Amino acid sequence: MTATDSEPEPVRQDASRFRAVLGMVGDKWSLLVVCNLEEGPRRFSELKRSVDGISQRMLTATLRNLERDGILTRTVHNVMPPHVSYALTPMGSTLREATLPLLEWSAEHLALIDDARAQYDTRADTRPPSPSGSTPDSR
Amino acid sequence: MTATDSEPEPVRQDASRFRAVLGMVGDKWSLLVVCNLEEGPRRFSELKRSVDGISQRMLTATLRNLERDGILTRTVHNVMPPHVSYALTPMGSTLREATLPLLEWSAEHLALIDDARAQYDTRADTRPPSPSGSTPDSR
DNA sequence: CGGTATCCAACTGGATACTG
DNA sequence: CAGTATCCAGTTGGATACCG
Repeated sequence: MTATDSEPEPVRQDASRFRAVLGMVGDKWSLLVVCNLEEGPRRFSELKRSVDGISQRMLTATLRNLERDGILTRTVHNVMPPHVSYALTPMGSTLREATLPLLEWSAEHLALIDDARAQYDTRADTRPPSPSGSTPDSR
Repeated sequence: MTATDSEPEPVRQDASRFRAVLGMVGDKWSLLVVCNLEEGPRRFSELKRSVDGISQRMLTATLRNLERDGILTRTVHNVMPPHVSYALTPMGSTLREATLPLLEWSAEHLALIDDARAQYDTRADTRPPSPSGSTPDSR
């Protein structure tokens, strides 16, 4: 109790956790890789094939980050040709389980979101025209 | 059943859902805004103060996207001075609930992850030196 | 008060070529 | 096979100034 906590709300606490979790799995590929390791260890090229669309560069970077965070392990087998396998740690497994509710939510609401977007865009189309430049930046 | 599904695994299905959910809440601010609306409707400037660190530009953009996706509603009160309030929709509330397990996971494992990173970085420091360029890119 | 417009620095991620 | 190196396009997001 340092007497300076003017905001005892839990939202404050959430902020740093959201940063942490988004910094770890908020990127384009991490969760996909984690899911592909769920059934057991896999090799680099297996992952590259099954994640589909990922480049070597991104797969390597994603695996390194997840390894650094203790989500998975990297095992090098010194044979010819080279053989490297990746496997989830116990922590990695619990992470994946923690993402399941969000995944279920997504499955349930994807259609509703599409709907909401279509309605929003339709309403936006009926807005009064701008003086000169129409599309505002479009970024 | 187009007979061409060579991969009946559910991972395939997850991919598009992860994209969808990350496209919606995987950015820097969305989840923070959603959390701040949990206790009830709030005004633009209240949100700007309580999210702390967010710029007008990003708060506006974040709110627009969440509104478009049906996560929250925007209500304009035509008084002087202007008054706009934002509130979670039922869908927004369920979204927030779906993120709770991930938040709890984060709270439980933050220290472990820091630990894993420190160990990884220590091991990386003991690696044999590269021929010329040491830090690989570091962009 | 609640935005919009503009500019710009930093980061993400894809394509390609090369290495042990 | 499993990376690493380089280059480059596209996007994110902050600072600032201005508007209804």
